[in-house]
Amino acid sequence: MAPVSAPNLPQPDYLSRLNPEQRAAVEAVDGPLLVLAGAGTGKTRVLTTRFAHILMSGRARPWQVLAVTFTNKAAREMRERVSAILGQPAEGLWLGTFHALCARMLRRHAALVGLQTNFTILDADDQLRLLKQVMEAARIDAKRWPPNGTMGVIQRWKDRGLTPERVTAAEDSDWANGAARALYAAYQRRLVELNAADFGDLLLHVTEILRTNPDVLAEYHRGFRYILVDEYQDTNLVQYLWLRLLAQRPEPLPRNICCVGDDDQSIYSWRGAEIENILRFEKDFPGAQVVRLESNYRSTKPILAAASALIAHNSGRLGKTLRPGRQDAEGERVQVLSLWDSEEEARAVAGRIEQARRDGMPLREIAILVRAGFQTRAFEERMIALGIPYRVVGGAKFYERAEIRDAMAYLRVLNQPADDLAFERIVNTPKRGLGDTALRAMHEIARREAVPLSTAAHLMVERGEALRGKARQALMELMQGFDRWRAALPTEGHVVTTATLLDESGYTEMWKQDRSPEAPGRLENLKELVRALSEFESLAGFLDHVALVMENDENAEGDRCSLMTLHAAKGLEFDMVFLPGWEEGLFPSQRSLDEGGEKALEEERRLAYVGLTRARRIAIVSHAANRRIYANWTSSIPSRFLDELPEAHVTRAGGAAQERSRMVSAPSVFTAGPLASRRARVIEAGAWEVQARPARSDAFAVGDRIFHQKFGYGRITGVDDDKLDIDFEKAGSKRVLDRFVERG
DNA sequence: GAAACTATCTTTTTT
DNA sequence: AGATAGTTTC
Repeated sequence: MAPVSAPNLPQPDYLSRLNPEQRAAVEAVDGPLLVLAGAGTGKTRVLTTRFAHILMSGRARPWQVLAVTFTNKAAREMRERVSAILGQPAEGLWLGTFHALCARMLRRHAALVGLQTNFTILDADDQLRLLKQVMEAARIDAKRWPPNGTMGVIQRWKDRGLTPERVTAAEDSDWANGAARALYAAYQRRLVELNAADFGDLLLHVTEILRTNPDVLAEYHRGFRYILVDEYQDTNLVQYLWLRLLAQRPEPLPRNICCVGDDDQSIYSWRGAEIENILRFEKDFPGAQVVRLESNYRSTKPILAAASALIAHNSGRLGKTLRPGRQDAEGERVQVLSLWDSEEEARAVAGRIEQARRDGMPLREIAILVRAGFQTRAFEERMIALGIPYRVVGGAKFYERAEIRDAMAYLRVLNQPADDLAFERIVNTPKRGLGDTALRAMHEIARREAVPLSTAAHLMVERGEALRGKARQALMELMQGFDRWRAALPTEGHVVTTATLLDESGYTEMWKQDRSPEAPGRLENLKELVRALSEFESLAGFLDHVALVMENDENAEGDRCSLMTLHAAKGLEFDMVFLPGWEEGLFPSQRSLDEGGEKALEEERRLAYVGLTRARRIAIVSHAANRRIYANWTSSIPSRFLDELPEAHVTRAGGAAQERSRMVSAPSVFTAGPLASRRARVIEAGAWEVQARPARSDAFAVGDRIFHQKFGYGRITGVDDDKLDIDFEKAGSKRVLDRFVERG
């Protein structure tokens, strides 16, 4: 957008570009402020402008502002935009994700929770492996109590700011027969022994430090004059506590906290986010101002009308109304397509994308947003067939690949010899003849001497204990290697040392010898890793970056259409958006509903709202009558959300293939009975049961041989009005509506 | 130490 | 169905 210069107005240029409500949010600098920002209302602009305004008006120096986001992407974007307004790179800012900021704080005060400054940040994989070990040691039956279930319990406690000591007996769930709390405590002890912290710990530890060390808290109170929080609706309890501790400065220091969020876009409750945090803001900060941003500059009127009508079905909202803010807000209605099955849905969507492409729309302006990952497959297949370039956002990550994780493990041991998890990973990679037996011996000594594995390994080599011959030789070489590489680090630098390490350890050689087709790619990835390493000042900095930022190499280049989940789409926008799979059971997701009831339904609805509001000009929603789930075909009824879209702004139609399919009168599916009677479920058959059924004289009878489009040939074993029980030759027994079968 | 077999689980995911 | 993780077997 071209900057508008306004020399006749006595205000900085950056303020004149805002509408009145945005400007109010930027200029209400003093005291607590809640900005309720609807989708597409310029939230990021407000946040960044406010940040810049605080600095430009001389209210604070860059390091006196704390700015928190949820994702690295949001943090990067904010940094860039603040720099752009300031006209210079923004340096020395406390700007980052909750986790990155907490990691930075924790490095300063690590000793207060028993860690050293160079503690390792564990990823999800390491966390689980560690917990498995802990559970094994405690003799918990992993069959009955799967480790990731225990992980869930622990994480939920961490999300709520509960250290093991703070978990009350009453809180101890019946998980693992009441052993969860003890497992949690043991797990935390192991983490400290390993000089490691998991993601949850970053917030938990820092919050605990701030709670129990008034001097540390006071230091931050003096330091942070302004606090800015993005996506406040997604904060969990510990994040909330952390913010509140930092924001509630003692009198007479002002409490300048500004939280920006949208209660209608809260979609992460399943990972601990508490929408109550935003609903409660005014109570937490008495005298808080509330500004609503309601002018939407993104979408057309019909899209906004559809999204608004949908979200209006939720209760307990703070209340906002999206107003079209664009001059050209007129536009096409939201389309709803009814299709026979998921394959036809893919054909219809891909066909429309092809058409749009012919009409000149860039593919990068088109997105398919699905509820669940497995849905992408049908679309991918179709787009490959048609030769439409696409990309799946949120797929496999660079740093999750085996070779990268191995190399990272080497670097972790180099950086932090106490990192047993990393040591275990690489001690026999490449194969050195140090298998289970050797590892068990090392564990034995480590336990006896109360030292890390790598120290135990050193001892074994020196004493010649437990290991003999080849194994001892191999271990000695490895340990000498680490000594050498560690010594080289200060003189050679981390990049050269890493390259040396990968060669001398035999790791690169291992892949060179590997004859599998992936091997060359893996070697490439290792080169890429070394290259990435050169962008960092130190090894420690790089390791933190990888743990916290986990940048995945999305091949963003090229004009491709995007395929992603609704969750991944939050914050993005496209000209044309497809929203397939709006069926009961899938969206809203049955599993969510089972777990969370009415609240979960509202979250699903918010997800639908997020989906619709991603679209600038064209939104196409669809549902299929049949979908393959796992192995077999399941029929499903249209999502209740489809009924919640306002008729005046929606066009409902069958797909291109409707005529040749059995969907004779597709619109009738929308006249289904009252909502209340509609159970949330995937039913075996019956999407069309509301359709007026012509009386059939040629009634089916038990024993008849029939043919079904999806299930093939079968024989009738029972008749119940219009429902037939059929024993299919291939698909097994099913109950099907008679109008879906023909005599075979 | 690797191949072969079998049991299990299939929403959303950032850090 | 298909992937994957854990087990068994050679």
